[in-house]
Amino acid sequence: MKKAVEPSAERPARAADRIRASAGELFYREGIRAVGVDEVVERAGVTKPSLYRSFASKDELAAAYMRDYEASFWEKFEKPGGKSYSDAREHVLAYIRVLSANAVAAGYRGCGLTNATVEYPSRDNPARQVAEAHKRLFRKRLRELAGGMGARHPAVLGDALLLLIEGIYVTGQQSEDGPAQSAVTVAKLLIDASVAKG
Amino acid sequence: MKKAVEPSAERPARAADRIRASAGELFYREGIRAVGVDEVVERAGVTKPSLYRSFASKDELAAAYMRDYEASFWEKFEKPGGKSYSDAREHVLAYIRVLSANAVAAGYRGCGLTNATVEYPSRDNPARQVAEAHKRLFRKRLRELAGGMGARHPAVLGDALLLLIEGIYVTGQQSEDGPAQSAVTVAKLLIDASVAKG
DNA sequence: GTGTATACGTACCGGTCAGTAACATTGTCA
DNA sequence: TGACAATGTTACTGACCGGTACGTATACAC
Repeated sequence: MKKAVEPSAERPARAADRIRASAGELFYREGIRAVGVDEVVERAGVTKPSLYRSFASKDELAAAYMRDYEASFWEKFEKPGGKSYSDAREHVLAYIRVLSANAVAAGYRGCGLTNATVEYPSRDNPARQVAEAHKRLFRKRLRELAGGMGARHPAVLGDALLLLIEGIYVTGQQSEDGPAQSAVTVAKLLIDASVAKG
Repeated sequence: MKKAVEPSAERPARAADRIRASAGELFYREGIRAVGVDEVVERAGVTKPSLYRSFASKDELAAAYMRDYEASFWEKFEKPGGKSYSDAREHVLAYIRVLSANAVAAGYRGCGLTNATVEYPSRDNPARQVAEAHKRLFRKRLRELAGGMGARHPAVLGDALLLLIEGIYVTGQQSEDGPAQSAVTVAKLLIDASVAKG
C-alpha cells in the first residue's frame, strides 16, 4: 500500500529489522545482559553474521534498542491512550493513568531506558548514553508541562512528577498490586499542591 | 571485646565473611550479573573453592548479599544520620534528606535491592525473592509512619513516599544533579497535603 | 550466460563463565 | 603427638559468550 511498484504486499522484513524487533522484545523482557546474541538471532530467524553486518557490537545493538525504545516512548507519552491533550494537567494525568494500570499488572518490566541505566553503571556504555540523554529530555519536557499547569515552581513540580513516574517504573516490576496503584491520586495531590490557588 | 578468651584483638576474618564483604562491594557498584565469582574471590583474597564451601552457588551468594544489604538498609533507615526520631514526619524527612544528598553525588548506585529486581526479572531468583520480601516490608513500614503523621489516608501517603524514594534511588544513578535534588521539597509537599489540617 | 553486487548461512575462534575434583597446608585444641 | 577443621593450591570441565573468516544463494545488468 505504501508504493504502487511494491513487488509484494508483505515482503519479508530485512534481517536488520528482524534483529531489531527480536532484540527489542528480548532485551526488554529479560534485560540486556541476560540475553545473548545467539538468542537474539535465533528468535529473529537469522544468523549471527547478519547481526554483525548491521551492528558493530552487542553494545551497539543495545544502543539501537534504546533508540527504538525512546521513539516508542515519546509516542506513548505524547498521546497517552492514543489521544492528544491540550491541557497539560490532563495530559500528564492521562499518561500516569495508563502507566499505573500497566504497572500493577503481572509481568510488568518498567522502562527499558531506566532499566538499562541500572544494568550498565558505567557512563561510557553506548546504551546508557542514549538512556541518559533521554532522561535529560524527559525531565525538560515535564518541567515544560509543569509550567503549563501554572505551577508556582515548575522545576519542582517537574521533578516531583519525574520522581513519581520513575517510582512507578521500578516498583511496578517489584510486585503486582504495588504502590503504583496510588499513583494517580498522588499525582493529583502533587499537582494541586503545586499550582497557585486563588 | 566480645569474649574474654578472644585470642587476638583482630583475628583475620573468616573466608566466608571476606567473601560476603567483597561480593557486597562489587555487586553493589557494578551489578550482580556484571561481576564474576573469580573477581569476588580475588578481591576477598581467597580462592574459589572457599566460596563454594560457604555458598551453594553464585545465586545463593547474591541472596546473601541481599540479606546483608537489607540489614544495613534498616539501620540507615531507622536512624538516618545516626539519629533516632520520635516524630514520624521528621524521621522520614531526615531519611530523605540524607538520601537525596547521596543521590545527587557522582557514582551513586541507588538501592541494591531495587537494582537486583531490575537485573533479575524472574520471580524464582533467590536474590530477587529477598528483595521482593524487603520491599513489601518497607511499604508496610512507610504506611505505619504515614499513619504516625496523621495522614487522612496513610496507605496513600505511604505509597506516595515509597514511589518518591524509589524514584530517588533510580534517578540518582541516571545523572548527577537530577530530580533527587528536589526530593525534600517534594516530600514536604506530599506530607503537608496529606495530613488533615485544622 | 556471464559478471557483479547484495544478502545471507556454515563453521569456527579464543575467552570467560560457574562450578568441581583431588590434594596439600595450616592452626587449634586435646 | 595426633586429630580435626578450615583454608589454600592446582588443574580441570562443559557450557556459553561475543565476534569473525569464508563460502553461498539470489537478482539484475548486459
